[in-house]
Amino acid sequence: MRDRDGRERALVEAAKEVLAEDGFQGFGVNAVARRASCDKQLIYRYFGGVDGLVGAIGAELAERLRDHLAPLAAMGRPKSYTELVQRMALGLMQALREDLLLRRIAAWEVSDSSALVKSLTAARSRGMALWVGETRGELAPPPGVDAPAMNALILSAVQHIALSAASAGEFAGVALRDESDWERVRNAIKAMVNSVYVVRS
Amino acid sequence: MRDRDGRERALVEAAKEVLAEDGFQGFGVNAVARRASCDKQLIYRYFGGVDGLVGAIGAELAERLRDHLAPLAAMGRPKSYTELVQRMALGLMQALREDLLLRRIAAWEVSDSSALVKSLTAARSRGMALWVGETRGELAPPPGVDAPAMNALILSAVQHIALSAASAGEFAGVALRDESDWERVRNAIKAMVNSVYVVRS
DNA sequence: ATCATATATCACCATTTGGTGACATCTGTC
DNA sequence: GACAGATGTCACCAAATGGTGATATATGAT
Repeated sequence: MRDRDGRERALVEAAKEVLAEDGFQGFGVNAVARRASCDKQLIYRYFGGVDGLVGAIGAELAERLRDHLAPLAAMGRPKSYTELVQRMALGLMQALREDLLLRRIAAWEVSDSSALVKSLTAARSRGMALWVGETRGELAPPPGVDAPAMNALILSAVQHIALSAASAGEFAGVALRDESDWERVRNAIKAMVNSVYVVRS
Repeated sequence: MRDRDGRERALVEAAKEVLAEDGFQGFGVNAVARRASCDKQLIYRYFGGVDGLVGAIGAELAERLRDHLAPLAAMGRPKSYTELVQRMALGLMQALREDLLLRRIAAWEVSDSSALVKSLTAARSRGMALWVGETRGELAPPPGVDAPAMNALILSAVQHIALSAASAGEFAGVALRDESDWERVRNAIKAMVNSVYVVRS
C-alpha cells in the first residue's frame, strides 16, 4: 500500500483549492482529481463520491473558523455583551475577508439547498457557536431584546457585506474596496451593535 | 416574418423561468431554448448570446422590484426617517420572500463576479434607489449616523436572511420557516432600525 | 516465493454543454 | 410572380462532465 492517508489528504487539499479558486460551480470529481494529480476513481473509492469529499472539508471547517477567531480570544474576555457581539461580528467579517474558501462556502450555502451543502452550513454554525460558548462567560444580553434574532441579523449583514465586497466591490452604493471603506463598515457595525444592545433607562 | 417580437418575449420569459426554477447553475442557452421550445440559435441571433438574454432580464428587473414595493408606497409617506428605512427593509424582505427569481439573482450576485451579473446588480440597485428617491421626501437621517453605511448593513442583513431562509430554513440557529418566525425577524428588524436611528439626547 | 488484497491508473461510456454552418421557409417589395 | 432578406430548424462539432469496468502494480501475510 503506497500512501493512502497521504492521498486522501492530498485530495481534500485539492478539493479545497478547487473550491476556493473556481468556486462551487467548477467543483467536481474531474477538477479535483486533476488538481490532485491522481485518478478520479480514488475519490469514489475513498470518499464515496463528491459528497464525501465535501463532508471531509466540512469536518475541517469548524476548526478553520476557530483559528480565524483565535486572535480575538487572545484579547482577553470581553467586558460587556455588546463587546462580545462586536468582536464576534468583526471577527467573522475579518475571517471572511481573509479566507476565500470561507467566502465560497458561504456563497454556496445561499445558492444551493442540496443536502451536500447542508453539512457545510452545519459545520460553520458549529464553529461560531463553539467560539461564542468559549468566550461568552457570564455575559448576558440586556432584557427586552431578542438577542438570538438580533445576532442573526448582525451576522447576516456581515456575511452578505463580505460576499458583496468580494464579488462586486460595493453594496447599496457603499464602496467596499480599500481599507478606509472597511474602516467605515467596522464603525457602522460597532455603532449598530452599540445601539441595539444599549441599556435603556 | 412570423412573430419575432413574440419570440423574443417568449425567450426572455423562458430565461426567467429557468433562472427561477433551476438557479443560475442550470442557466444556459440549451436550457432556455428547450424551455421556450425553439432553437437556441435564436438566442444568438436575437440577443447575441446568453449575455444579452441576461441583459434583457436586467432591463425588467428595476420595474419588477418597484412593483413589489408599490404596496408600501400606497401606505402614504413615512413620518420619520426611521419609518422610511423600516419600510424599505421590510419591503425588500417581503419582495425576496415572495419572488424566487429575485432571490436567485441575489444569490447569483454573491457567487459570481462576472460582468454578466454586474448588470443585474446594477438594475437591482437602481430599483431600490428609485423607490427611495420617490418616497424619501424631506426626511433626513439624524446627525452623527453614517446612514448610507448603516442602511447597507441593514439591507445586507435582510437579503442574507431571506436567502438563508430559502436555502436552509434557518440562520445562526434562528428558524426561518413559518410565519411566526418571520414575525420575530420583522420585530428584530424594526427594533434594530429604531435603535440605530434613535434621536439621542 | 506465493497468493490475496489494497492501491492506483487507464480506457471507455453516455450525456450535456456552448457554439456554428447549412438548409428550409416565410414575408414584404418590386 | 420573382427575388431578397428575415425568420426558423436541423445537424453537427469539440469539449467537458459524472460514472464504471478492466487492468496493472505494489504490499503484506503465510
